[in-house]
Amino acid sequence: MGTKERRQRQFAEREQLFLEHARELIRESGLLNLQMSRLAEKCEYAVGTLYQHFASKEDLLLALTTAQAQEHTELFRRVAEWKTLSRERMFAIGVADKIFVQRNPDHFRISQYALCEVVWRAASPDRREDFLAVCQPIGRCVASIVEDGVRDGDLELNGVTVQELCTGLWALCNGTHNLVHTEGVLEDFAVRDAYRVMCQHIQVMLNGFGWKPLADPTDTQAMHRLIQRIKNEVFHDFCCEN
Amino acid sequence: MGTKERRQRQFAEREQLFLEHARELIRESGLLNLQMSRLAEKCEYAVGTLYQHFASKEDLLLALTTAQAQEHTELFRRVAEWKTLSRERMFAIGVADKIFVQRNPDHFRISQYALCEVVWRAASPDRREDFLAVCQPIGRCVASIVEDGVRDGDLELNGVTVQELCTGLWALCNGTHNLVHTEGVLEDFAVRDAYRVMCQHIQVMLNGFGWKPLADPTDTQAMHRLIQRIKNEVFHDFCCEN
DNA sequence: CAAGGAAAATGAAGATGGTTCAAAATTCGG
DNA sequence: CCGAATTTTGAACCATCTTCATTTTCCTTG
Repeated sequence: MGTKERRQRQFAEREQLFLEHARELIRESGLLNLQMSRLAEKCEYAVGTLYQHFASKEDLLLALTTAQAQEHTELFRRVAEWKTLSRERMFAIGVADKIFVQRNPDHFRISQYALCEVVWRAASPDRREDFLAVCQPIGRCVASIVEDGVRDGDLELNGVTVQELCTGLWALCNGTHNLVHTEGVLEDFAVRDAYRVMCQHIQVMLNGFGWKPLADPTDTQAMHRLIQRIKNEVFHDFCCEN
Repeated sequence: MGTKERRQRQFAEREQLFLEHARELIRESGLLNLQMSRLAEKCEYAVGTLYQHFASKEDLLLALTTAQAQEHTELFRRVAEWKTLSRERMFAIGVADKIFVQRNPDHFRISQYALCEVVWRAASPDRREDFLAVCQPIGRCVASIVEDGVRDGDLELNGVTVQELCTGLWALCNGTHNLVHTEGVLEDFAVRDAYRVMCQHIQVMLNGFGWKPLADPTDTQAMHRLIQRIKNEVFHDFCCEN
């Protein structure tokens, strides 16, 4: 009875198709103008079929976000498996974030919207659960690096929990994305390359935590060399250029 | 010809009324369920009148955000005028943020939504400009503290610009708000009091920048004393309790 | 291979809620 | 007190999301 499996596979494929085209539509004409009927038409299906996959438009948006979070997770997993000093590994998490956002320029706009109360609440519970499940490994990757740092004697927690430490870096990265994607905010504030700055701030914060070996804050060359090294050793297939 | 002025004043008052009631409706039944017609009814005006103030629903939401950003600015201005060590003043910015968010629990949810591409673009250009204008002093307050730190010899920039340094702390605060207000994210991550953690992270970051006098990261008592002192000396009238 | 029925796809109709605008009401100067 | 100018009104309009009765497709069975 392979019929059922085939059906399921085709169904999953079609879901990918919808997501793919949705992303394309958003790229072309903005999140604002995404319309369910247009999307269905573009995919050559009826609206009703689209609604067999997604309980609502919001549900679709959260599904989009989840799909991209999956790729995000993949980058982090690589970092966690990288064999090097714990401090460098932690810094590489920031670089992974930077690379991810640059490769998926639309992702943050979509997820920013999809994770707002309004959209989040309107998505189906299943979809929300999915999203949280996909994000979980991210937290675990980062936490494991912190634990390694402590085990290797590079870092002392001083009463801070592993999760709390992670939250700081997470907030820093997340906040940077947020500022970057809020039109008019950083432009007016004369910050040129926000992601380079983010990397510097990660170094500052890791220094603040006393995570050894400390980085020399005046040596931007060293930071760029490290970023290059990370790109070569960990993400060689993700960023040929730059 | 005082007629014109009176009209304008009444118009402005009515706008406040609309904003007030909108906030109330959101508090009662969520951003998701805010309806223009309901809002008009609650205010005992016709929908058309509401639309004389706000070009669209999105415009209203951005106006709400702007109004609250004004109060936010006020808190920051106080901090900037506080006479004390530059490092303490900078830390107080974080405390101001914490107080503001706790006093305005809905603000972040609304602004998070209003500043998303979708809503931002749908608001009127005037409204967007207003928002940016209101936010500008925030940046200036923070920047002035950094400049004071440098002048007083408490801080060396080491090639980082003032704006870049500010961006780091801003991102940290903003990111924390974001994580706190994204349902299910921090809960699963076992972070209890995210804003206490945020304050710790600010200290870590300021230490990382080498901003003197350095804080002892193991001494949480000292941090709480400082927070209390800030509440007493700067925000006495804002937070009687806690 | 035809029949029957389960499963899936369809898209027109329905529902919702934002927005407009012609008409009614109000205000104000003369 | 009049009539023009301004403001308010809310029913009608319209854009989209969503549903669901009908049609089509697909598969099993006799």
